[in-house]
Amino acid sequence: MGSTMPPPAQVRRLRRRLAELEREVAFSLSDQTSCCGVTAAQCHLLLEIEERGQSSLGELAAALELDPSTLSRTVDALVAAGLVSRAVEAGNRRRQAIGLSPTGLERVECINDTCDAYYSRLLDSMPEEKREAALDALSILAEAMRLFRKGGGNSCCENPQRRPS
Amino acid sequence: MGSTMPPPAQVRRLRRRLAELEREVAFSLSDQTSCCGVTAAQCHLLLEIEERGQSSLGELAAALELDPSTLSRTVDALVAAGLVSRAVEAGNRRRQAIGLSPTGLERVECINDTCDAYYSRLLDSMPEEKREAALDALSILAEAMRLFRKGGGNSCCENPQRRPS
DNA sequence: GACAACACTTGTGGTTTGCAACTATTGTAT
DNA sequence: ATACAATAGTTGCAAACCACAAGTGTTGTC
Repeated sequence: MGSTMPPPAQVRRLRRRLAELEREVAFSLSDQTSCCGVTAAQCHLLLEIEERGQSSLGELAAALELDPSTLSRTVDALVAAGLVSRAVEAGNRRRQAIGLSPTGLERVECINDTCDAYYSRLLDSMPEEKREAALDALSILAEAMRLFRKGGGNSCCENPQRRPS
Repeated sequence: MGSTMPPPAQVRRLRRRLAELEREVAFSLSDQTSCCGVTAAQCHLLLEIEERGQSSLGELAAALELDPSTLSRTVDALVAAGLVSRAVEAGNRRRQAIGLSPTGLERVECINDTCDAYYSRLLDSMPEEKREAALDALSILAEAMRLFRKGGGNSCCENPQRRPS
């Protein structure tokens, strides 16, 4: 725990800025992926496959923290698009080896080029001495949030009322 | 433009950390809103109404950068839930005055309490001297991305191929 | 008074997601 | 070795979220 309570104004600023950043990230992501002919979810999956190389569906689902059913369908789409290969594993016929096809690899490179160019320009537009600080801050924030999530206890106001549905 | 090109490794780190943060923000948001009986989109809208107070649908759509049709339906849901009031404006019967109902105000306060508590704990878990730096970094990043978006020119690899659909 | 512009709604379709229930395969225990 | 449990993935269903196109009123303008 820190030594001093953060002032309310600071808390509000954090909320607001995270919300802004969230929106901007979503926008840039949809820009970058849509132009490469894949949707955002497909893009995330492609990049994850590139990084892990030949994984099973369950592993990918765990890595992306998505339901296996969701991933199954996304893989379907990418297989249909010819970007991803899917084959039953040799030693375990339950599992599937999911990997990038040659076309998929090309596409991932294309996505990487686009994203790298964008974020490179972005960093370039920032004062040089602030770049590392920004990376540092992002990493600290994400890590703290991750710990909180695992630790649970994000209880809420006692308003268990649900929408009429 | 900055004076030096950012190294590729730094670019990749930025990408990765923004992706991580994006996911964490989404998680925390769904935690905080679902427990208060509203969805994420409804929550964003409620907070926006609270901030602007009595706005028209078009103004809200512009502020949230959403299509008016999307917002119209979200307002429908919130009106049905009794959180938002909707009335034709006096001087202009095309426009609608959208505001928080008493219940909606309560709910917003509840959301604010939950979020404030969460982000307060979050800040508290960070070393005190890094807090302002983190806020600074978030704001710089969001601003840079916003400028890029407006400025356009986020061209992509020339891969105009679209999915089979 | 005709017509364009505005503000919003409705119809439609697509993406993303999760839960529950199912099939098929593998491991385990009796 | 057969019965049962655990694993891996798929499919049916439902919901949230979003945008484009087309529609309905309303207001301003010529």
